[in-house]
Amino acid sequence: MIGWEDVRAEVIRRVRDRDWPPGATIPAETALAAEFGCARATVNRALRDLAEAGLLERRRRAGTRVALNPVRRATLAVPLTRAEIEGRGQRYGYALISDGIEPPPLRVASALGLPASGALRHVVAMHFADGVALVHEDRWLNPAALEAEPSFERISANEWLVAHVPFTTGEIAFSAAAADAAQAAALGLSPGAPLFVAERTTWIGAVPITFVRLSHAPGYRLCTRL
Amino acid sequence: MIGWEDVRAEVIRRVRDRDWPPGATIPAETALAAEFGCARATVNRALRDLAEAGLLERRRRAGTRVALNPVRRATLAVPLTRAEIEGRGQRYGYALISDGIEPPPLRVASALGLPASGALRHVVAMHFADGVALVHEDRWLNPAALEAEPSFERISANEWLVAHVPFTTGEIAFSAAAADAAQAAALGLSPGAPLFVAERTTWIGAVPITFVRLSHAPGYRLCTRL
DNA sequence: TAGTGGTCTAGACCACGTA
DNA sequence: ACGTGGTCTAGACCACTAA
Repeated sequence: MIGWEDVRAEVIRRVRDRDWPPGATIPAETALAAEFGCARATVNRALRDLAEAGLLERRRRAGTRVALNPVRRATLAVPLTRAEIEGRGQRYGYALISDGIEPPPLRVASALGLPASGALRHVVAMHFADGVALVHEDRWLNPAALEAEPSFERISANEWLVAHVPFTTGEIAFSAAAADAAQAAALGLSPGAPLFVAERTTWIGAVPITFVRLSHAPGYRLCTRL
Repeated sequence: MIGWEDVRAEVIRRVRDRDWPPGATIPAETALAAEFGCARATVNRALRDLAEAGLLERRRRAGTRVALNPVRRATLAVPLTRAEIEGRGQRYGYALISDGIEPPPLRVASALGLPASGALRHVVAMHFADGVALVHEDRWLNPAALEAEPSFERISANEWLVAHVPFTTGEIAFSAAAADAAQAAALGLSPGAPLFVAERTTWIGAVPITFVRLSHAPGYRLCTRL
């Protein structure tokens, strides 16, 4: 029995071995189904998977072509900081630094699509791995979008959110930034140390929930396969 | 006609509105198909998509459950530096800094799974956007795996590779690092400036092809939706 | 307008892992 | 053992778009 993964493997082989060079149009699904002796749906499953991965480009009527510049799509798992640390077999620690209502900076307000005149809950906290400061968290929450007003003394906002607010949409941006004085002190680094920064904006539908900036101490790596 | 995207939207709604709270087992595909009045394959398509996105967890016999900690999977497009710059409407520039055969450092050799005693081609180059230095590229190539010995004077190794070596597997790691003296000079920064670093290892099957370290000047952001 | 991919259907068999 | 998801089939209709 020919499975869709067999078809996918054979297509990958033909692309790798240049039977089908970059830019070339490959046979239609019906032709491949006849050649492989399987149903068209099986071929469709394989080609769709490869198109999602970026190896192929598909358009109705125009057919399927081998991608010219393979903009590979990597699937990136974005875990909870806690799960990430415990997944490495380390002891997770958490400490709240500050928590209060403040008017957000302009860039936070615009990221959330909220007026800068309003007031948001501003939470600053730290995450530790085996007692070592690893992540500095700077979060803004939209109180109007939350059912409750939880304390983040012992539980991180991240964990409360995933347990109480199943979010549906969001954006993440990764960058590098120099540690400011407060971050350097909290992370036990010199000011200016390079931090790996993840900025995440979260909505439920069109309602903005939270904007968080996670600054990771040097040595942090975000890995993925493609 | 009920489509699989309709089913997916409805499942998302039920999870968001807590009709199906986190950890709960949802009805089997056959039950949902009957409820929605569509074929099981249509439900399967929707639930499989949501499982790939991380919202659901599926296991044979055990059924489908709403993920407890939604480790969302973001699809990350990893483009060519050139395509990325030109995609922003900027003028792309490229300059070769050095090119030669050298024994690789231990970490490069181990990343590629090659003996550190061998010699690899070491290429250092810069990428510019509108004349401004944006990316510092430090690349090691396995000459034994390449058909030709191309010049990288005018064409970047990245472009030559995507045109001549359709790769199938790879790994990417993102991190932050301080600019060393050479990088700072090449990028027009002060030593110690925070750089966004992407390290990519590429194989064809089990044959290591290249290891590249792309160091991005401050201001660079890698964005994605989830 | 004709050919391609996108999708749905109704049925079937199987692998898997829980009970 | 048995129920669940994983997959394949053969056929059909439709949406899109290039010729």
